[in-house]
Amino acid sequence: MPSTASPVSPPAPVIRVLPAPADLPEPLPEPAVRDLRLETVLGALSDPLRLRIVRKLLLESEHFDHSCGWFGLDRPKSSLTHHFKALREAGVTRQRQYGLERRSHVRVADLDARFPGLVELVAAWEPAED
Amino acid sequence: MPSTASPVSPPAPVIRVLPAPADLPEPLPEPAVRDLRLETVLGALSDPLRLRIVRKLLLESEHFDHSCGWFGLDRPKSSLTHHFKALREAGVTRQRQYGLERRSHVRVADLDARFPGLVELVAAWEPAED
DNA sequence: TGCTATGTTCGAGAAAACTCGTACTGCACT
DNA sequence: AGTGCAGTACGAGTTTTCTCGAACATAGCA
Repeated sequence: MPSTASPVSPPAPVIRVLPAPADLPEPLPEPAVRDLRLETVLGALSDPLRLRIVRKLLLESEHFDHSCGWFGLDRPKSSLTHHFKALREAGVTRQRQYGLERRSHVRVADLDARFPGLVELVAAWEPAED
Repeated sequence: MPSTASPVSPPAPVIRVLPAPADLPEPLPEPAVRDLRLETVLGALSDPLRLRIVRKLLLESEHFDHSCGWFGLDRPKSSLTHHFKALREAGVTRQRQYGLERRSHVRVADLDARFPGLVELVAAWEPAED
């Protein structure tokens, strides 16, 4: 980071702009909680790759959003965009733009409110082996 | 219950073949409990019509199987066959042949064993109004 | 300025699902 | 035998979804 312009000593009391809860980027368009539809959510979760994404978010990230690359999915970028968009538009995940990265997390509270037990189901899922 | 063996009047001790738990018709082919896959089950449930079928079975029939006609679905017969088959092949319902009728019920115990909470989710579903 | 990294949009081909008409099976009843 | 009923099987048309290449956009950085 460039200095604020302090020629001499410890400069101005620079406010450290961490990604604090207050000034997160706006979430991308998503359905409101009351518009969540069970059939749509189940449809979004009926794909193994998307199930894997959501489960990984649930199990391996409590507090952070994660960009596409974090998942280590071996698919072309446009495929990933497709699936992340499907999850977001169904209301399963929320996405925010951090600079270039678009990070996702699961809307756990919203899903719990509307479909109690669903999140646990996904977290407990075990992918087909082979 | 009929008498055990009355010597004189009532002729042969005819065994009343009611659809008792013991001699139900064999279920149609279906996946075993251990082969139930969450992604498949969710896929089967991601259709509003099928969700309606399963929910109605859960809410309005505790103890009986129901034939296709019972649901009062306004669709051609071949469409219904398609959806009932989808549910059965995903492992959501069990179907038995009673003479001409093919009756369905939800595999509640099996689903509970593999995907606890899922059945409640479907029972609580409310179809989109319009 | 140009390179790299992250991710989007568009579009097309392939695969799967849905819808439903038509023809068929099998039982029951007169 | 003939009719009606419950439901299946097949096949075609339509729609949706999946998959992924190609081209584009933008931020950071040398």
